[in-house]
Amino acid sequence: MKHSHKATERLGALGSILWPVAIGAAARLSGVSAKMVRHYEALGLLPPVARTDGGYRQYAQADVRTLQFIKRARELGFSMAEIAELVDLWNNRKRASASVKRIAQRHVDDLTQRIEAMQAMQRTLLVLLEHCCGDERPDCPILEDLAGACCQVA
Amino acid sequence: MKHSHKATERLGALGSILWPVAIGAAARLSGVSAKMVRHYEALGLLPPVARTDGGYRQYAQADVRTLQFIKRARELGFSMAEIAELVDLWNNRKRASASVKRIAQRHVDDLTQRIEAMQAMQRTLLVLLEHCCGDERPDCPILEDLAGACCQVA
DNA sequence: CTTGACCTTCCTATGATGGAAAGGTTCAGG
DNA sequence: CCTGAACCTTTCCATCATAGGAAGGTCAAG
Repeated sequence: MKHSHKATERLGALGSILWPVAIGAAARLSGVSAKMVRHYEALGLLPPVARTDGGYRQYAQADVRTLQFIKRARELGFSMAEIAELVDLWNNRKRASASVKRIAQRHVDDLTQRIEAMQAMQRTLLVLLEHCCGDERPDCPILEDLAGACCQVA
Repeated sequence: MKHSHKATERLGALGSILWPVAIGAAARLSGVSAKMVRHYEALGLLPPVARTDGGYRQYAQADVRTLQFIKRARELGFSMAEIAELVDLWNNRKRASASVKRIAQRHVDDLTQRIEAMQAMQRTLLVLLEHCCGDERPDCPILEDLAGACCQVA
């Protein structure tokens, strides 16, 4: 029954935990690796946390919530720079939701561009795949396209 | 009229050029930066080219064609590792087109996965954007989502 | 006090690309 | 033949988010 709190960690319910916790527990609770927790701190995304006499980092509940925030933002594809802005806005009660919306809109536009670029690649590749019989003969329209889509010179 | 050959470089017609050429010309002819030409050589994608007494690289027409091949493959999103395989197959007359097709199919599958992941992010973000009024008030469903999609504890 | 789990910092790598520094080569014009 | 500009060489560093390892220190249960 020892370590029973570890069993309930990660359940999303941050109650019934002895705060503060060390980096490993904070990592488990947030779903972020300990490695990245330190990295986020170095980036200034997370305020420098308290330390024990031995130098161990000590995370309070608010820190773990910030980590969860960062994790969710990463899952939505925001860059670290964007997340830094979002965390600042999140911590700023005087924020304008327009600021948040602008960041999100920029990110969506970025995603749109990247998706379109990849879809263009995919369309081309699918056409080439259709025309490649894929047997043991060497002739291959895929290689022919790569070797010079336009003007095959000598 | 000097350097008149430079004017016709990049026209795709590789005739009427004095071979071999230096790395700058090879770069212009292939659309690959000189930087990356050296990098591709270091990766073994390009066979080590001839050198002048002074150490300058000398590119033959076939080398430039390989560079164009690599460039086109990059435009279609293939990784350097995949391109290495493709170049090998291209240079191998005993290849089976099935090998080429397999690589291309794997790449398409990879693209599909990545596109779907990005579209999932986009769908979520678009819903959040819809619900954010984007004015000067601080309340923002985007931040609320990031702060804990499921169970907002205390 | 020992042991094992945990933590610390620092260094390295990924993949494709760009940038800069410090120095050597080539070649056309004088 | 010499000079200067354009070009080339290698080497190191940076990007972005993430992961791995090494060497060593700390914590807590037994």
